[in-house]
Amino acid sequence: MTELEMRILEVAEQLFLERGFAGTSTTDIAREAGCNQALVHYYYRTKERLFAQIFLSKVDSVLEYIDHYTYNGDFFGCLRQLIDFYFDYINHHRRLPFLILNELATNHDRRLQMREFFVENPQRQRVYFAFDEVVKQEVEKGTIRHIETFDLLIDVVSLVAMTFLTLPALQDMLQKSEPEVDTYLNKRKEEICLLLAKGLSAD
Amino acid sequence: MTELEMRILEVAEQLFLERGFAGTSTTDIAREAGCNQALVHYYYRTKERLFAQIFLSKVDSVLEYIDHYTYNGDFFGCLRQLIDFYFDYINHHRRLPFLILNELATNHDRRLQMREFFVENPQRQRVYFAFDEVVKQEVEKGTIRHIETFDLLIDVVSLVAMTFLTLPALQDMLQKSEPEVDTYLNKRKEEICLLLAKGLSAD
DNA sequence: GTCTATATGCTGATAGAC
DNA sequence: GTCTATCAGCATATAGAC
Repeated sequence: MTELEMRILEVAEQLFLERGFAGTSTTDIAREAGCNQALVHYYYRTKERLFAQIFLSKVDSVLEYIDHYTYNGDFFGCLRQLIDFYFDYINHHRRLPFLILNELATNHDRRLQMREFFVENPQRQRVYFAFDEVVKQEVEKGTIRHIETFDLLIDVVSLVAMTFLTLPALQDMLQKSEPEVDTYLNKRKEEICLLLAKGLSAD
Repeated sequence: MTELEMRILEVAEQLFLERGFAGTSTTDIAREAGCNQALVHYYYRTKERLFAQIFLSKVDSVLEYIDHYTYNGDFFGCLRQLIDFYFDYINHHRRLPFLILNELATNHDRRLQMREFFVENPQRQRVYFAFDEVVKQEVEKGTIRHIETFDLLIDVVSLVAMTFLTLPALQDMLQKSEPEVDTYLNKRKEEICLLLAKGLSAD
């Protein structure tokens, strides 16, 4: 991979995150990378292929990141740690949730692509089933109330992701400054942890 | 307002919901409405003005809908009822959450527009402060744990909206059929109510 | 009000010289 | 590999006849 080829990839990633797929033209990417538009197509053939490569690798990085937690017997401690990690990671990639959600919500082909790459991936399946086992055992032991693993994950992802999906609205509509946003995010993380800790506890 | 002018508005609403702002051309709208493209611009001047009118009225309808709940002294009963209503409303307008979120997340001008229309609207402010009073009193009484009204609302909206934002992904990636989706949505609503009931309860 | 025709601009993709 | 030039298509918006 040539230096220019890499620069195009990096620039494209940045622009796709900032402006989305439709909002980014191959001309923009070329200008920012310091070459002409034909070269973008020379290396990646189509805008769609360039985007798909970037998109799948970003989703992969999120999943990788989450997979790297190990269970030590303390369910709520681990959940707290997982949320801490996940929250901080997204905080450093604030546009990522919308990029992913946009594809999930509007792009049928991408959903099929993601099914192939992630749902049907044996490695990912193993991680999911391992977590599923943990949840089932904790329910059995009475550490947490009865809940399906899938619901638990959706609850966590909903609360964390939506915090960042609505962040631009918070800034513009309630006119929060950057330091206020930081305070808000910390409070929000605590609220999410508390809601889940209480909401999942056994009766 | 002529009959055609209304038909254009209705068709545009449907198409914007299905395909979003960028994905809908004024030519599409004209074809579907049974007229030529120039007429769309004759009545609404620009695509942006047509979209803004539809968008603001849809957001207004959601807020109106939610405002129509009355407090009867039973906080958790009312919350349950509110979620029931809200969940069912969105279930009949499944694309609405994404349409709104897309504007919130990507369109700076729209955020300012929404601030002007909804945040700075005295009627809306009254409804918010009334609800805020209820929450404060219930915290005081010990019905629910200490929580800010804003956090409470974000929790509810996050859990309900994200259910529908991720629905297309569920259908394609986990290959759920339409009856399975209905079952899933009912289970999901129960899970959300349970999580909030337990998660908001006093210690 | 309604139409046809068109101006103007941007897009992704490719052909072909070097 | 890198460039310039260009094609074909679609978009929004408008001018002007009726």
